[in-house]
Amino acid sequence: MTTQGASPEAIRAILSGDPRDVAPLLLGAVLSHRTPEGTVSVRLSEVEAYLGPRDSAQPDPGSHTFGGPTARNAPMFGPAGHLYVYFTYGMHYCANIVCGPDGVASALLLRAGEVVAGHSLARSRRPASKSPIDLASGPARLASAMGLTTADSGRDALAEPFGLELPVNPAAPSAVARGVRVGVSGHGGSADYPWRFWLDGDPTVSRYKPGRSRAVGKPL
DNA sequence: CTCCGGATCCTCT
DNA sequence: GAGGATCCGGAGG
Repeated sequence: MTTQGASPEAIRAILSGDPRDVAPLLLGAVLSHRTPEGTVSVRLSEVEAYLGPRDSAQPDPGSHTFGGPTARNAPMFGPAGHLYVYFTYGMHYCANIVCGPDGVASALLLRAGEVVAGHSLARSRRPASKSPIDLASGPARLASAMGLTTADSGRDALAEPFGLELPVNPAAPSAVARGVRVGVSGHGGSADYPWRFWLDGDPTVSRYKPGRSRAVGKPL
C-alpha cells in the first residue's frame, strides 16, 4: 500500500534527511519509470546509505563522493529526490536516490525490489532472469529491469517520466534488518558502516555468492 | 546447493 | 593505467 497523493515537495522534504533515517521509510516505496515501451514499477526491499563528504560526523570512505565533486557524482551534490546512476564493472548500471540537504551529497543505493508493474517489459530487459523474484534482486538487476542508465543520472525521480510513492505506513522497526554494506572495498565496507537496510525475510532481497563478502544482519 | 572466474569499460589518478 | 557500491554460467558435491 502506498500513498497516492503525497506531493513531490512533501516527499522531497522527507528525502532531505539523513539517508540512514530515510532508508527505513523508503523500504516498501514504489519507484516507477515510464518509457515508450511501457512502465516498470518496483517496490523497494533493500537500500544502502552513502554519506556525503560534508557529513563530517562520520566521513564515508565507501561513498563515490568521498573524494569530492566530480563530473560523475555531480547529481549527488544536488537536491534530494534526483537520481544518481553510475556504470560499473564494465557492464552494469546502479541507481541511487539522492538524499540530504542540497550540497551534502548523500544518497541511497537502490539494491533490490519487487517488480509490481510492467512485468513483461522488465523480463524482456532481463532475459537471464529465471523467476519474478530475480527480476530486480540486486542493484544492477534493478537498474536493468527499470531501464535506468547513466542517461538518467541527475533526473528528478519525483517527476515524469519517473514517480515515487512512499508507503502509507513505514515498515515497523522489527521488520527492518540492517547490516554491513555489500561490495564496498576498504574500510567503508567494514562493520563501522552498517548502513545496508532491507525488509527482513523479503524474498526479493539480493543474495550473494558464497565465498564473497557476506553481509549478515539482525533485525533492529 | 556451493564455488569459481570471465566479462568489459567508465572514471579518476 | 588500475580497479570497481556486479552478475551470470558452468563445474562439482
